[in-house]
Amino acid sequence: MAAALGLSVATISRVLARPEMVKPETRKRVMKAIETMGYRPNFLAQALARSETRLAFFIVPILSPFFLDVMDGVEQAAQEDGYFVLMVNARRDLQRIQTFYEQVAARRADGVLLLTGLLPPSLIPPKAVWPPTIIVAEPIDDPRGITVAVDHAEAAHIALRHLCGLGHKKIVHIGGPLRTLSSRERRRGFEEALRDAGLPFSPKLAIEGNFDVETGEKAIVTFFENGIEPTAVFAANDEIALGAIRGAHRLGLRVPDDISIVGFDNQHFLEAFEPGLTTVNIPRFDIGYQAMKRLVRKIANDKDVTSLRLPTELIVRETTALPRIGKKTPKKPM
Amino acid sequence: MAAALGLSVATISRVLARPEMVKPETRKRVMKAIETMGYRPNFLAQALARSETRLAFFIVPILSPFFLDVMDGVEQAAQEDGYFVLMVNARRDLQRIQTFYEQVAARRADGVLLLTGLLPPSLIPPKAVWPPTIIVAEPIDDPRGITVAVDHAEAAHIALRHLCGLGHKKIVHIGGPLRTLSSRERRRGFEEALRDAGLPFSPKLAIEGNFDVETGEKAIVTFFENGIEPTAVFAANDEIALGAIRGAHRLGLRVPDDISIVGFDNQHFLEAFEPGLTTVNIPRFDIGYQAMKRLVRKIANDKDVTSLRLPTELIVRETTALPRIGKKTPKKPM
DNA sequence: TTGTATGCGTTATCAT
DNA sequence: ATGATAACGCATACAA
Repeated sequence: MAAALGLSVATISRVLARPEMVKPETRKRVMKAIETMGYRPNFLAQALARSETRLAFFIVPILSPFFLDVMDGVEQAAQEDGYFVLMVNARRDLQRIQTFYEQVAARRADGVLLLTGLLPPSLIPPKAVWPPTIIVAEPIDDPRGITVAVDHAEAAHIALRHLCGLGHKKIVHIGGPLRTLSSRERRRGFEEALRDAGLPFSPKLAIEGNFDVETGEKAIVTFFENGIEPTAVFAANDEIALGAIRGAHRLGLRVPDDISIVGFDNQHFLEAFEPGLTTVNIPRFDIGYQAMKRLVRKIANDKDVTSLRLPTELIVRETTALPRIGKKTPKKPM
Repeated sequence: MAAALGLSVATISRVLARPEMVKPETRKRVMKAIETMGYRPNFLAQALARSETRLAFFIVPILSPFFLDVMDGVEQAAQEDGYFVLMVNARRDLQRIQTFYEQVAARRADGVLLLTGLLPPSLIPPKAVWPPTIIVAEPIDDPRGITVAVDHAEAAHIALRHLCGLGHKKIVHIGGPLRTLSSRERRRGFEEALRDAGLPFSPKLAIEGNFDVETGEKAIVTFFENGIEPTAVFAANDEIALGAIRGAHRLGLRVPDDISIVGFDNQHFLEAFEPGLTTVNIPRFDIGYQAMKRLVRKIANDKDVTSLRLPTELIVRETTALPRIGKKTPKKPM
């Protein structure tokens, strides 16, 4: 402790916290001592005394590049406000989410960014007390949840308007797991958009799957087996879309000549992919940035933190085109 | 404070830390009280008293999916030993690495996993004191650095043996930035392997670039412009390899019929890619897991923590084949 | 087996 | 403008 230069600990604490309260002369003296002795205030003691950790949890369901982009924005905002953010992996396990919240209750962190689409059991009761929390990207069906995300249904509309505008009449949807609200929203947007365009909807036009390549590849084959011969596909994310392209190739269909495909997310790895995938961009960085900014305000007990919807945008590349005039009979899959 | 049930704080502290020291009867009483009152020990006070944070920094140069896989293993090991790991983004900025180390000095974390390939200035002097540190994946040229990584030169040998075994004689290398030790090592392995195979080496056979698609695409064109007509390419990572494939296509070359290409890393997004890329697998999860295990021991002051080299493995897919017999004249690039 | 007392390194509240 | 001192909430050595 640097108080060994004739001053009290209070003084040296002051030069660090409120330098203007201390005489310039002694201030300089202390500063120099700090420099030469290589003194650093012990963060733990600081945190205990102030009762704040300046740390937030960012709870994600799995480790994926998508969340990494969100994290980028989160980190940017965190840095601006002197926070660190601990990205923790819930491994799709509700129990683990619960555990992370218990850590927050134990004052390990000041707040949480929740991107799991699920609430831990302890937060569900109507009178449950929530630690400072912002719902991120993946909305949750609870009015208490301040949310920063995009409008998934509207995003689906955007994709469908593009397809309808090109003249497609037989459009199908390959979706993600319907237990997530965002998947349901995208699907709802798909249905609405079809009706808006005066196109008939049938449950057979939408398949539920997982957010992976395999889902897309299988789904496209299934559609044709079921006698549905789409000229366009709206996939619930980019991986599914890539799988759909592969499936189409296996059926001997060319993209976009025989079938148009639009994805969702606009992930980075698409840059390496040919043909360039038409997709809906999600402003991941902004979502993360805005969410963290809001969390900081919430931690500071700001009462009027509100939800935010960020805009999506269609990125037209090479996998969408006018529908074929004639009919194309697909090969049997290999 | 739960001591309001006739006991002292010391006792309740004991039932949590060393339950065997307390009479089973009172132990149960305390446990129940903890349960009903929803008591949780304040982490900050605990940390201050014990002088440990149970937190480690994982410093990465950028946020990338590759590091995310390493993080997965890190997290697994961390969880097993009751640690949290804060992945922090150095943004390729040495100053930021330095700042993170200062946070460790301020007792914000117990140790660091360093994956930047660079040491902060404060650790460079020969008599500098290092906080518990493990060098991860990206080796550093300092004898004090305990390292968990693969042998990049050997990995290059593995790739080259495959190519030579197929009968290729004109093999080139598209590398990453030579300021990183791992890039230099891969390139060294490339040269050595050529010589081992009795093939002539010339500096023109290796191009330095960045770890991106564009580098690969441009490089392949450059080789042909320079009159070098490779039948096989060893790329320093998967993105470069994908770029090389694209470049080859632009030149009217088919992969692997006209030119073979092998990548490096075996990243996940390759699953969505056709043709399947032949590449060298890096055990990312294991690297992270082993590194974190070692860091925990280091934090516990274990003196005989040693470096570790993990094995790489060639993943043969569809982008490598026997060289063409006849000669193929490339088109002018578009 | 349990209680008492001190330390951990700050911040913050009184005094002076 | 600065010092003394009580929190902060737990761990632990020492007593009882």
